[in-house]
Amino acid sequence: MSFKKYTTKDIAKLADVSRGTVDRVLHGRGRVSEAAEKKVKQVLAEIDYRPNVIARTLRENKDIHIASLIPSPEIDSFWKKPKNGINEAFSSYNSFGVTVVQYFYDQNDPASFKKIAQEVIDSAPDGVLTAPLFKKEALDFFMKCKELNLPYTTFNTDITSSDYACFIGQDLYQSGRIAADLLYKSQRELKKILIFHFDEEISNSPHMQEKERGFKNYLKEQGIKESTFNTVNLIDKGYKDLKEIINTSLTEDISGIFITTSKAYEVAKYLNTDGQKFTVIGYDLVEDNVLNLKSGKIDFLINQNPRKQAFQGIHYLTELLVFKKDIPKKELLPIDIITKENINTYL
Amino acid sequence: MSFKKYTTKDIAKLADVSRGTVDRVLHGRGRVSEAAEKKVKQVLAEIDYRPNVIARTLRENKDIHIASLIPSPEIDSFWKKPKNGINEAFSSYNSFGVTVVQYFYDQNDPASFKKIAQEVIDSAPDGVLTAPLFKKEALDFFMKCKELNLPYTTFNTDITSSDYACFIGQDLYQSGRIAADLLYKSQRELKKILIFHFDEEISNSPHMQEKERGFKNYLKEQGIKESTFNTVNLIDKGYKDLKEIINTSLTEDISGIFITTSKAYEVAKYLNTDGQKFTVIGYDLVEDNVLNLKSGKIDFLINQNPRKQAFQGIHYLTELLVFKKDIPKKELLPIDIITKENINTYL
DNA sequence: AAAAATAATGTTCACGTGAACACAATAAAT
DNA sequence: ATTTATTGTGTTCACGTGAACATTATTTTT
Repeated sequence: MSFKKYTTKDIAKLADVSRGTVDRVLHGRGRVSEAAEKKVKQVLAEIDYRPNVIARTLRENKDIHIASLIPSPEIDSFWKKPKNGINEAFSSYNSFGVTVVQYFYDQNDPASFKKIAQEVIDSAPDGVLTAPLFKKEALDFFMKCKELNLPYTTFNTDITSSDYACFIGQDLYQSGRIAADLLYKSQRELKKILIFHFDEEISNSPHMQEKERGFKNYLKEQGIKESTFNTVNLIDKGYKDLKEIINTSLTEDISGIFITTSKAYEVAKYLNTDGQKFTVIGYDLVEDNVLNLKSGKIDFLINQNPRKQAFQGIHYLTELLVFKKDIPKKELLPIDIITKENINTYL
Repeated sequence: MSFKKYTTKDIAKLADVSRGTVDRVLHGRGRVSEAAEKKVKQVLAEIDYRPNVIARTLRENKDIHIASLIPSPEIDSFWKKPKNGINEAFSSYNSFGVTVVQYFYDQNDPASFKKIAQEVIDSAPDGVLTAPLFKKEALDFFMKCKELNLPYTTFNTDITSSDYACFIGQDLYQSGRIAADLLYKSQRELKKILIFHFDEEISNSPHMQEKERGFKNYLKEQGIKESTFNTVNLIDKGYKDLKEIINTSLTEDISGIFITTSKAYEVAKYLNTDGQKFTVIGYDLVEDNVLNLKSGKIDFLINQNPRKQAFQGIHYLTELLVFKKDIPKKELLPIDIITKENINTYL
C-alpha cells in the first residue's frame, strides 16, 4: 500500500513548469496563466499529491502558543486530571513547537472566568483549550475568539455555540443509563433508589439533569415507578444535612444510590464497608472515590476520562495549527465502567 | 513553561566553534580536540538542547518500512480489529514517511507462521509488529530479528523473549478477576458456574488458563467452593457437542457462564433473550458478540481493545524509528467492561 | 627543512515547502 | 516608438539537521 511520494518538484517536471508556478496553483496565489494552471491541475488530478507535513512544519517554524483555561484543581481536585492531560499533551507535542500555558479560574465564580478569559485573550495565543462552566460567560468568550479568528476546543461541558469549535466529551444521558443498567443488573428487585446531586453552583445543573434523565428513563423502561426515586439536591458547601439524610434513608430498605457528580466520596463517609445490600454508583476517578471503590463502599464509578478529554483537546489544536489537518466538530469518548477490580488498569 | 529553543547553531556560537564540531560532539563522531569537546559539552550541560525532530526527520527523509504479522481475519474475525488499528496507525503516520505492509498467517498452522515470518524478514523492513501465537516459532522469529537488529513490537500474546522488544497487551489474570467480580455483583447467591474454553489450538491455552485462574481466585476469595465450577473445553472446530452440553446444563440451576475467548456468541446461540437468571460474560467486541450483547443474551463483554493494541504497536515503532524516542518494554492497556448500554460509545 | 600524513575545524549541500525576489514577456500608456 | 505597467514565470533563500567535503593546523616522516 505504498505509493510514490510526489513533491512539488515532481509536479513541476510533469507539468513542464517551474516549482514556483506549481506552488502558486496549490495555494491559489494567482499570477498564473490559464494554460499553466490547467496543466498543473491536470497533473494534480492524476497523482495523489500530499504535501510533506514535515517540510512544511520546518519551513513555517513558528512556535504555536496554546492557552488552556480550566477550573482550578486547588478548589476541586477533579480538575487535576485534565491538568495532567494537558501536561502530557504538552510534552508529546512540544517537539513540534507547541507551547501550552495553563490558566485557571474559580469554578464558583463566573467573574473569575471572565477575568482570566480576558487574560487568555490578552496573551494572544494561537489556540485555546477550555472547559467552560458558565454558559453566558462562555458564550461571550467564544464570540470574542471567533472575532479574533482564534480557534478553540472545549471539553467536559458542551456549551454549543457554533460550528466553529470542537467539543470533546461524553454522552451524559447515556452515562446515566449505564449507571441504571449496572444498578439493575446487580439487584434482583428494585426498592427505593437515592439520587444525589451535589450542586455547588447552579452552573452544573444541566450536566446532572441529563444524567438523572438517562438514569430514570432506563429504569422506567424496565417498569420501575417514579415513586421509587428519591432525588436529593445538596447546594450548601458543607453538606451539613448529608449525614442525617443518609441515616434516615438507611432505615428504609434501599436498593441503590446514584451520585451524579464526582462527590460520591461524600456519601461514602456514612456507609459501611461490607455487607451493603445496595449498590453505590458515582462518577470519576478522583482520589477519594478510588479509595472508597477499593474499600467496597462504592461499587461502580463511571469514568468521564477527563485526562483524555483534555489531552485530546490539545491534540486537535496541534493537528489543526501545526499540521493543518481537519478536526471533528464533536468527539464523544467511551464511557468506562470502573470497579475495584479494573480500577488499577486505568490509573 | 516555554523555554528558548536552542539549535546547533546557537550552541556553536556559545562554544565558539563551528556547527560541524558541535555535530561531531553530539553524535560522538570523533575528530574533535579535547578542548573543543569540553567547551561544547559545557554549553550542552548548561542549556537544555533538544534536537528539532522535524528538521531531523526531513533531513533523514527515509521511508520507514514497517511489516505487520498477525493471524488472518478471514479465518478468525477477531483479527479484523487489529487489522483496522494497523490501518488507522498507517494513515496517522504515513505523513511522516511510514509505510506499513500487512502479512497474515493461519492461526491454526504453526508452519504458516514460520513461512510468512520468513517472507517478512525477506522484505527487509525497518521494524515489525506482530501478534504471535506459537511460542516456539515466535521465539525463533524474535531471535532472527534481534540478530538483524530489527526492532519489533508485539501485542495480544506476551511471549516474553528478551528486553529487546516491546509488548502491548492486558493483564489476563486480572481480566478473569473482573469477570468474576461482575458475576458476583450481579448474583445474590452463586450456584453452578460454567466456564467455556474454545480452544481450536493448544496455542491459545496459556491465555485462557490465566483468565480462568483469575476468575476462580476471585470467587474463592469470596468463599465459593471449587465444586461450583464446571469447566468445559471445546477443541473441535464445529463445536458439535456444545448444544447438548448447554441444554443439559440449563436443566440445573446455574448462576453464570464465563467464556474465556471471543466465542461467547457460540454459546449465545442456545440461550434465550429474556428472563435469564444467570449472567453471561465473554470477551471482545466482535460483531456476533455485540449483537448478542444488545439482544440481552450476553450481559457483559470484556474488551481487550485489540484495535488499540495494534495501533499502539505501530505508534511505538514510529516513535522509535522516526523520532528516535525511547519506548517502554511493556504497556498494559485498561480492561474495559462493556454492557449493552455503553457498547455504542466504544464502536 | 621540506614533504607527507594525520588531526582538527569550518563550509556546503540536501531534504521539501512557501514566499520573497528577480526577471522576462506582453500589454498599456505616453 | 520608446517608456511604463501589468502579468506570468523562474530562481533563490530559510527553516535545523547530519554528513560529505574542503580547508587549515599540527605532527610525523623522510
